[in-house]
Amino acid sequence: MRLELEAADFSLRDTLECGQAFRWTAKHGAHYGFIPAGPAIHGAGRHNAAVRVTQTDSRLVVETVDPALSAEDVRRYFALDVDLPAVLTSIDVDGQIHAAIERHRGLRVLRQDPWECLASFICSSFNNIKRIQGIIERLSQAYGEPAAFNGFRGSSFPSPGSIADTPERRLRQLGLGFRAPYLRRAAKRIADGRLRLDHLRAVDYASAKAALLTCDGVGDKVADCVALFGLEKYEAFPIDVWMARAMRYYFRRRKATVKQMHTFAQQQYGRYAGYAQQYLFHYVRTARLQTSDVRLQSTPTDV
DNA sequence: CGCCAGGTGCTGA
DNA sequence: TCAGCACATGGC
Repeated sequence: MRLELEAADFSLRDTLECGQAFRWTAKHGAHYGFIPAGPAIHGAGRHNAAVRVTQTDSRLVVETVDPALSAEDVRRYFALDVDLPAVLTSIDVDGQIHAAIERHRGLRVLRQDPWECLASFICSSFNNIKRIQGIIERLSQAYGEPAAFNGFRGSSFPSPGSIADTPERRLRQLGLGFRAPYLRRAAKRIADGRLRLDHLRAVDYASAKAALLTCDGVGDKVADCVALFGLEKYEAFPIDVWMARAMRYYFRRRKATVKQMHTFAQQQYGRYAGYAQQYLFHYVRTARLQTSDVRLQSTPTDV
């Protein structure tokens, strides 16, 4: 099956490679991965449809053999219904964010499955992206459902129940380290209904974050990532080492606490601060990785 | 080898 | 509140 849809103001590459999702692989000019399809099933995450995605100009092509995947699922996952030009205009308020937008225009904040998002970011703490990807891949291979497609082999993300039933030592073997008990406990809470992620999309940011923070191994940063990438809380502004680095641009010398940085972000970028965060995150990371291709500005400038 | 990685929980001022 | 510290693991 082939779904083709209009996707203006969209960069598939920036969206999938900016670090918000860990399970996409680029191969032969296409991106292979999974897109949530159909209704949310409590305690099981959503059904995952294996797909091959390509973009030419403003058209997005999604190929799949999964009949459950609809064009609406795709639009929703890639947030194509969001008025991106308006969002970018609202956050384009200083020199640094302006440069980030110029470089990565078309990056959209995905609407990921909240459970996969929570599990992934529990794995992310005190860890690097390469290794996070490896852990998640091994988890999926071990406990997800295999799906082959056009020479691509992958597995869907495991359900909370299957992780909850996995011994801690087994999770450690997969590379979880000290995060193993955190992931297992979170999975148990979701599987037995003590934590209803499906309810958190409907409540406000503060309430959703407070609920997420009740999980062991979930702190300020992970809760913000889940709120932003999985629960559509666009004011969430996750602050990690890279963002703290980016924030030095605004705080020049002065040492700022996370709380101060959050306050600043809220005042600077407003209700789409999360979009600003992801543009800045991708910008400073790629700038650093490319070693001096881009020279980060050291002085704030207004636009 | 040492350093670092999309942090968090715990402890003691 | 906030600083200081331990924490598993592997890529570089």
